[in-house]
Amino acid sequence: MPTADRPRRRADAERSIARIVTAARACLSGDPNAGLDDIAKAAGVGRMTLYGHFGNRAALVEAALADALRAGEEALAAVDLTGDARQALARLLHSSWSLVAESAVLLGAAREVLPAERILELHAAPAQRVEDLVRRGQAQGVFRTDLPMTWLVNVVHHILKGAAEESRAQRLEAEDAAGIVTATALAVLALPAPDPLGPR
Amino acid sequence: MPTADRPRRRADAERSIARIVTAARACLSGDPNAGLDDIAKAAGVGRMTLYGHFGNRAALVEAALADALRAGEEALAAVDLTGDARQALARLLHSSWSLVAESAVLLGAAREVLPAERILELHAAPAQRVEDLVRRGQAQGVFRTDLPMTWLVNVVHHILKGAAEESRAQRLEAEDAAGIVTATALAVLALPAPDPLGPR
DNA sequence: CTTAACTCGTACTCATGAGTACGACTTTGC
DNA sequence: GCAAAGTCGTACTCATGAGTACGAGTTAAG
Repeated sequence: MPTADRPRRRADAERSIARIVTAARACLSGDPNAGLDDIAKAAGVGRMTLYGHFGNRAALVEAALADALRAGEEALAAVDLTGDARQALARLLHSSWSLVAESAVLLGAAREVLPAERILELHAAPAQRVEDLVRRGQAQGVFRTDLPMTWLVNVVHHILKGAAEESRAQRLEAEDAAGIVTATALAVLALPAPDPLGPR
Repeated sequence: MPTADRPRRRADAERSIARIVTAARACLSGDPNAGLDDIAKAAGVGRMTLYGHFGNRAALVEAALADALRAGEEALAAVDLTGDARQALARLLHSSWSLVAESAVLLGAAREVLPAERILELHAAPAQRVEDLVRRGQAQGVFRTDLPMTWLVNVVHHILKGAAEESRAQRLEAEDAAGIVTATALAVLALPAPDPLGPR
């Protein structure tokens, strides 16, 4: 599973594959229904070359998603997640929100073509990182514990996705987005006010 | 714009239209790509009847969305939005979250077929209601004012959509959802802690 | 330099879903 | 009860996008 032990690939093939995957990420992040045709064109490669490497749409979409997630992992790994969990989360969001946002549409494309469990698998690593962070925040007493962990992790993702949509619709300035997303996510994770409406 | 002054419609036509719109809402809420064929079948009506009333896919999708929003308006109108804005929001979400959640997929279908502004128009009434509520909460000093109003309103919508997705993926029990959604939305709108990390 | 790997155009097949044409049958409204 | 309005099946056309077949030309690797 680490790297290739395949029957060997020539250098130009490797190059083509890289260009195709990159193009696929770009195209599918703009339109989840982009055709293989468009992707090949964007990659500057013949349609047949594409089929030579991927065989069908699902395989290509999976490769594109995997690539996006690999990039995500890289970004995550570069962030300092130690110290105060709130500050760590802020750093994490600032450095990765745009990537997640851009990939949201691609993810949508993947959902139509890949089994749900496969997508879960691919997300496992980054999701784990976020979960660990949330758990640390809870242990530090700065994140809430009254909602399910799964929700806590995923709602952050949904907020990012939402921000991406707002940004695409011009209802959010790209510059402001990172700050707003961070503020929102922190608000969700923060300890709830002891009793928001006074004792009942 | 109120009701019909049209060349007159027969009772059975009215009935057909109602069945079609209902079926369209149901089908498109399950699969945004549902075919007109499926919808006609679900409505228990011939495909030609459907075309007789709608002409094209876009018209039908628009009618379905409009119907869903009409239902939403009804639900909203039935909720008491006076008093403490937080409690009012809680009431609002409890009574309408499932409707919004179910319609999220339908909304997605509409986005592919209708101009963005048309969708905005259709949403105007319910969106205004929510905005008014948020504004009232701000005036009462219980909702934050440091983020753009548009975001505040829309992020609630995104949270509902996210919850719907989680629920569909079996990661959220349907019974728990209302409470979780409410808690999350309130957390987003609440006044942020004076300075979450102590004075800088 | 030679061969296996790779590229890629052209020209298909195939399935799907939108929308149209036509015409016979049925229901409603007055 | 009769004309207009509505229903609806069958049989199209048309566009699109996935995937296949074939074969000639190009390039990297030993």
